[in-house]
Amino acid sequence: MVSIKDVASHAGVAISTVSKVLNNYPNVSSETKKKVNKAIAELGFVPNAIAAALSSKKSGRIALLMNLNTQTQAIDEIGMQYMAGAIRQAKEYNLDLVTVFFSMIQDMSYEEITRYFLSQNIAGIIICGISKDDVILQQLIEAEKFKIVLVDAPIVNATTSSVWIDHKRAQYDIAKRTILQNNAKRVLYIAGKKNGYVTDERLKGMEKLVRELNLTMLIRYGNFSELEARKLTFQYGQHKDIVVCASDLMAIGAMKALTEMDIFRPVCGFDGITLMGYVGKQMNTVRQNFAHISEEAVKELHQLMEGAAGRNVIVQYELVRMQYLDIIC
Amino acid sequence: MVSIKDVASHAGVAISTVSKVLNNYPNVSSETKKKVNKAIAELGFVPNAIAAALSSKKSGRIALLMNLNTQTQAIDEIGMQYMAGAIRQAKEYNLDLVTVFFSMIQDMSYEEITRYFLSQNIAGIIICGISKDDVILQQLIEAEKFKIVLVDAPIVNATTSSVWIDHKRAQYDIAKRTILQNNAKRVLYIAGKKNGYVTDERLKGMEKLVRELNLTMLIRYGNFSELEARKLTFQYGQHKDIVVCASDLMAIGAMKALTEMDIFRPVCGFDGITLMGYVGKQMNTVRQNFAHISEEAVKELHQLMEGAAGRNVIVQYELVRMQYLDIIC
DNA sequence: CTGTTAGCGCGTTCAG
DNA sequence: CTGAACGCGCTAACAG
Repeated sequence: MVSIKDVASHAGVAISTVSKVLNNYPNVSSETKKKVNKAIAELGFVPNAIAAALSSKKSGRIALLMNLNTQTQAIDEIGMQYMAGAIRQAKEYNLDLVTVFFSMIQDMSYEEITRYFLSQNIAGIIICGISKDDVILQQLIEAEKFKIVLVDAPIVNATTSSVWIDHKRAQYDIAKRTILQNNAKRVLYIAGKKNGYVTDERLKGMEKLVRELNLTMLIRYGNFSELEARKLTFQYGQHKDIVVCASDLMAIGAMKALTEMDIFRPVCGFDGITLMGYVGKQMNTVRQNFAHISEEAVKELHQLMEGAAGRNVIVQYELVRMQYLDIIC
Repeated sequence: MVSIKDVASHAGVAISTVSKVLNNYPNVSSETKKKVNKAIAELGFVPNAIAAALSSKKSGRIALLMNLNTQTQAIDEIGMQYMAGAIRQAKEYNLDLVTVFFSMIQDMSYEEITRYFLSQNIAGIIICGISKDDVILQQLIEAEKFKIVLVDAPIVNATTSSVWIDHKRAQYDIAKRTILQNNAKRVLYIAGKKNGYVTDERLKGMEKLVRELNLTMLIRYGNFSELEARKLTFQYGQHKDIVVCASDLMAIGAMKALTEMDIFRPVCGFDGITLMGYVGKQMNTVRQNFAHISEEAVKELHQLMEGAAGRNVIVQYELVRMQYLDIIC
């Protein structure tokens, strides 16, 4: 392995000089800079990021902590999009991104997790999919020892930012549009998971809408499961005018049930996943640009690591009508 | 940050002694060991893995290089499974796994890629989803500078192992079973992607079967796309007795086409993805345990890094009948 | 069995 | 503008 030392002797300069041109220090004559760059090119020198981190004491390593529901869904399109976006943006900032799954740390105590991240020289963490029940992670956030960006939870403190869309308004918007289009009065709302941040926000949006439009609403929790949404629709769909679901997957379940019951009810979903196409029908939904959200998360983490204080970052969403063609073409 | 030095002075021993108990060296009296461990606990000391790697010159860092087709599929169940398995096993071996996507390195030259891995102190790489057209990666493999495990390609050299199921036999088995069950003679085979390793192996299996059972076979490439398989089935399905597909996704496309054409033809797939359940019908398929495969890949990489030579590792598969219930329940 | 010494590859003063 | 010297946190000989 060719090191900075080799470059130095090959260029006939001191090690520190090489280091300076490497890190774009101002006070290096353009002539020696040229010499050094030539030597670097000739030797194919690769600066060792690890050693640099050790020496400079700042690592530029960040972790992407993901809660993939491979159990309930087998396929997590949302998670994939989050990852893709974060990776892209991390590369842009020259941050070394390590992907960590909840499953890897689920049996660890707070201390162990802290230790894990410290031992890995990780200073910043992006967390996707935290719920109110993840007490250990809550502890991690409250300790303020790491710079953290939460992608779907509204916690903010000195070292923690929150990045997400306005779920309350989005749920309000999409449901309102669908309800007005269909002149519906009696709503079946299939919410997500009890105690989920996202779930609660979306629920608030519905409650506001119900008050404003003077509707009636039956709320049931579908736990983001297609099957449960299907069952709930069988059970309650008959006597409602519309089924509003807190996720596309549940909307699919609801639509399947309605098809089997052979009745029509408008359905609206949330997320804008492509999988939806499989249902072969149309419905209104909120499209979140997950990749973009996680890009923003990395940007925000970068800010935090530069010393900025935690804050709320709100990302835009779109109301769309998804259809079969989305997946087939 | 509390370092090994603090522990040493706190315990009243030398730094090297602490290092020795940290790394389980044999010749340390149990008494000093106790002292040191006490100090470690009291100070909450976390050994810095990065520094250790620098010093010992072996990194324990491996990369998982993934080719996710988020463009064509939007959801890559297989990729997710690969990742989950690899991560689990890496943790077991105490290897630091970095996930890298093809998209991150697709514009890089061979030199740049090498530089990237070197700068990251990465010694071992697991590659999922390489094709014959990835010339840069081929170069990386041939250079034998890194220990590499390929998950779906049969390349083996001094520093490269290959881990996969026997695709030829698997394709042969599943097609044979389905054909005999249905007494079919004229086969439409929708293969994967031209020049794909997996595709070619599976094709060989079909060719063998055709010879043995004296069948006729029309081969078309569906590029692992549901839509293309659908089109091909529309075009050729009518005059065939069976549609054999090189992937479940394509099998779904084929089944949709058959449903729309309102004719029955047995279909068989490959992979055993759960998404299949969405189709609402039954079919034979080959179930690969992707998570297990990538676990084996990590094990094999570990062997390579310990000095073993590259070799072929064959993993088992299962012939199964997948059905609607798989996803609903 | 323990402590001393010399690096790993790099960044960073501080004289020159 | 340049280079010698020191240190980051740790491991690995080598003495004692």
